[in-house]
Amino acid sequence: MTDVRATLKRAVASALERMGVSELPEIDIQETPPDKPGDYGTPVAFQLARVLRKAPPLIARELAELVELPAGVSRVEVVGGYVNFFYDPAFLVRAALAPLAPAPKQDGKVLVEHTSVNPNKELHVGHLRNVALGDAIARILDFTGRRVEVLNYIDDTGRQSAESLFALEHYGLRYEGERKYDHWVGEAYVRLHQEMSDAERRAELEPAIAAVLHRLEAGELRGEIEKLLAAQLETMWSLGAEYDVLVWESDIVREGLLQKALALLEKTPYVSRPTEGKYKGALVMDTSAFIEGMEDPYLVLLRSDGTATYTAKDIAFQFWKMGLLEGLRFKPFTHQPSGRELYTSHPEGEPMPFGNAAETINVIDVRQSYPQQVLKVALEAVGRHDLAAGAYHLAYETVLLEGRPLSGRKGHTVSVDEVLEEAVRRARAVIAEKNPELENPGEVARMVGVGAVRFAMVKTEPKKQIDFRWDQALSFEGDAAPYLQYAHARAASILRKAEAESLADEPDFARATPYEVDLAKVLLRFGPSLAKSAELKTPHVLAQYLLDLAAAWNAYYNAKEDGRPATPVLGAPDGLRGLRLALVAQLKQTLAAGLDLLGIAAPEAM
RNA sequence: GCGCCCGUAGCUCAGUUGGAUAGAGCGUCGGCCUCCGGAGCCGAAGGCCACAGGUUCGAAUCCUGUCGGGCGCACCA
Repeated sequence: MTDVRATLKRAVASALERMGVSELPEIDIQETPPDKPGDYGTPVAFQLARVLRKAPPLIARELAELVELPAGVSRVEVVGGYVNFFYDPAFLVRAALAPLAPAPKQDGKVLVEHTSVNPNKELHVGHLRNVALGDAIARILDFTGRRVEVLNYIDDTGRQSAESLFALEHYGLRYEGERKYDHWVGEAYVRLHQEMSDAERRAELEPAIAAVLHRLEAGELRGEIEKLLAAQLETMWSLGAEYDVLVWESDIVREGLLQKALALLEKTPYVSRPTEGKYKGALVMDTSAFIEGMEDPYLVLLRSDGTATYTAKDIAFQFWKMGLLEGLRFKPFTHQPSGRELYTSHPEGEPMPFGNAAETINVIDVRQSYPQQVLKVALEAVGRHDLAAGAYHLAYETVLLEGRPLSGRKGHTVSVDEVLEEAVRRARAVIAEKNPELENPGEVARMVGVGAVRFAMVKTEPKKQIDFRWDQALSFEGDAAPYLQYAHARAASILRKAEAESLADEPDFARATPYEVDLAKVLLRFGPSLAKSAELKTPHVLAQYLLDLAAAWNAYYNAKEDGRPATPVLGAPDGLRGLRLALVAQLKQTLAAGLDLLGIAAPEAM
């Protein structure tokens, strides 16, 4: 893609060098505000005022005289201290039509872990944000040239799973297939927790739960967990999320990775076994060299009874992810809806090149910030500062439901399946009302419903808490996925008509009007927005850009002069029609590509 | 108590590395299909960018403090 701003930046830099500026400042090229002259401008003269001991307008004038105008720039004008560039409209429109394609692959893998829900009950809206964020960021990084591996961690030796499986046994339940399996198991889990709210009863049940936990650790109940996992995967797939590999916690322990990780740590001066005091008999890590201001810098890795803490397992897992440990074996698990193969760690598998990434992104909510920091500490402790720097915690704030925190126990929760079902139902109703003739209403309702839900999860900055409200998340108006999808469908409709009536003709770029230029400038922001999204590791930048793009397109589409359409596409004269069709095609392609990066489908009609 | 994050229009949120007059959506009010899809568009009202200092030619953005809100500080996961 022709990067207009980068070109200007180079031109300005070279002019500044000729002006004798030895240390170049960051040169900011920005679009000029709507009522200011020019297309792009730079405030660089302000930054240089002090160094050059001259007033910004003087510097700006000198710069304007010395700068060599890049191709497409017709003239330069000084406005106050700003230097503004005027582009030839034809050049900008042509630049905006550059084809979209994924960037070529760079070296080095980035491993994205997301979802990682306990295999013990159905997904709820809190998990939604995780899946939507993780899947989107994986897609974005992939498109921007990273080699991405998507991993979903299966915590099959956790207490939650043990309780769920125990509950089935305890209540003698038999699955009849009348409900989705994960929901059915979840009900038993909730029932068990009601029974255990009585402390005495809880104590009575404890040994039996511990027994299930032991069997889980021994891998005896893997089949039971797999049944739950299969049901959960249905939900993730219906959201449009897929993975490369599943890693089971029990495999990490069974293959000895935990032991190896602890062995590595024990060789460092930070890990020790106190023989007296509070931590007598335990294996602890001193974090004080890496985290300041901790009241108690000691972190338990092995309890005094010899069992490993969750943190210890997590460290082993992180070490494996970054290639410090080997030993996991894999085999194919299942085919995903797109045809992509899903692999899983498995004791009877074989070595495969998963993991060993220089960079990891762990998508986990903000409450896990401390444990995530500990992972970096462990990497630092074994002397791998480089890996610690490459371990990124994509921390997102929690999701509220109608203004209140989610709570399974108080029944203040909604499952993802329920949300999607309702979203699709509402979308179906809107289609029945607005476009009853639509050929594939069921399929489109799914795209719109799921899209609305996913977009609601990624349009806000991850570190801000979001409130899931039915009327908002499922809104089909305003800044929501259906707004983008509608803009796309509208463009598709025009292109279909042009095709059917053979209206395509050779674009005459010289006929570009300010309307085309405005749209072209927004199209040109796709690349930078995407790059920023990838750099900051948050999809919301891209999501917000897409809203801008759709708004620019809708404004273009509806533009009027003297009450008459100012920008007809199909009815435009030869040459201009071709130009507008090309622009519409580019717009449609950009919206579709952007939506796809957020994991949202773009229907041709809706 | 210590640490991290947040505070922008009635509500929900954007706001580029510190740059030109702080922008959207929802809601309210008023307009727009003889026109390629009205899930749309145009306009109006609505702001002490929590508050107080500071740095700077320039601050919603950086620094300090205060006030409000969220979260974290287990031999739980």
